[in-house]
Amino acid sequence: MAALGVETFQKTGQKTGMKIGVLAGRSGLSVKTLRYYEDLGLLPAIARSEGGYRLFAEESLRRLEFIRRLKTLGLSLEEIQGCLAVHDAGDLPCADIQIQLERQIGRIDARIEELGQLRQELQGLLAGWQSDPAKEGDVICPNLRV
Amino acid sequence: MAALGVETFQKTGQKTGMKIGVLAGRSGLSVKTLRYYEDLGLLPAIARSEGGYRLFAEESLRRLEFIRRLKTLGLSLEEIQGCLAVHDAGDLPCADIQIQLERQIGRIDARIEELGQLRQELQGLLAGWQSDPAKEGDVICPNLRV
DNA sequence: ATAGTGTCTCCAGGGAAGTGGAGGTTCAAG
DNA sequence: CTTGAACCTCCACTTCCCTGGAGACACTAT
Repeated sequence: MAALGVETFQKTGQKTGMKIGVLAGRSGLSVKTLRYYEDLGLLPAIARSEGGYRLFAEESLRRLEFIRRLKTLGLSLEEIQGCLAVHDAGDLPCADIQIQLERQIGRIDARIEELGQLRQELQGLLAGWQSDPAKEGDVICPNLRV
Repeated sequence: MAALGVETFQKTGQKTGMKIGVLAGRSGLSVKTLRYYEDLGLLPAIARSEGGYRLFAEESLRRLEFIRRLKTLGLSLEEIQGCLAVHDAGDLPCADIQIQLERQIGRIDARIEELGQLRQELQGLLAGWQSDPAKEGDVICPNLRV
């Protein structure tokens, strides 16, 4: 690699880097998804080959792993992009990630709370449910009184 | 109104029924939403006026209340439509609603479970979080080891 | 008669995270 | 030299529940 002749390098315009299909195979993501991530700016290609093929660095795999990890933790691609931007600026994104994760816990708590209340209401309704009630005027379902 | 002559009644082709704006005002939903519901078949208009305006029965209000209620309980418009179809066939939809509500509880339980696990993982991560860790090779965030 | 609403239909978009396909290159192997 | 796979771009579509706008009628009040 480091020993490549300069002439050959220039002549073929050979550039190092994985093509998208290789990255897809190694990352487990679809080619479509990788292109989509690149469009969003999440996963910059280091270059294009002469034929216009995207070329990705080895580092892309780590980046995709990072994205995958944060995604499973419930962050949106936009939030992840924010963290990556900090990283790309040369800083450790830990502080930003921490903030996002705390926010995410907050959202989760709120959601669990909501769902719990809803669950309770549903339980209450079903507890007194009449499977075959008498029709009550114009009400659609007497159990719900609507 | 009740004293309108029959001739006038026929001549103007006057039909009873609310126009969509009235129903919107009384139900609190937007005109757009009502048209959308009608398109979906959730909320049949009883007729059209001579000018082509939708005319809705009083009953529509009860129907919208029913929809609203089931929506707040987490059912999709499609599920609600299923219940209304039973009602429209002349039956009480209680049994169908019961099934949908039970299903909904199942979905909620699964979701709460998922969220709880996620919350725990997030908490665990943040518990040992280093706000300013040392850079570790090529890892993007040492706290996540990615 | 005219202005101002209300209503109509039809088309588009939005948010999230992609997926699917058409039609056109580029590349590697036989 | 020719196939066939991989790749490119661009566009549309997915799910869900609406929302917004354009352009054209209908009605109501002055």
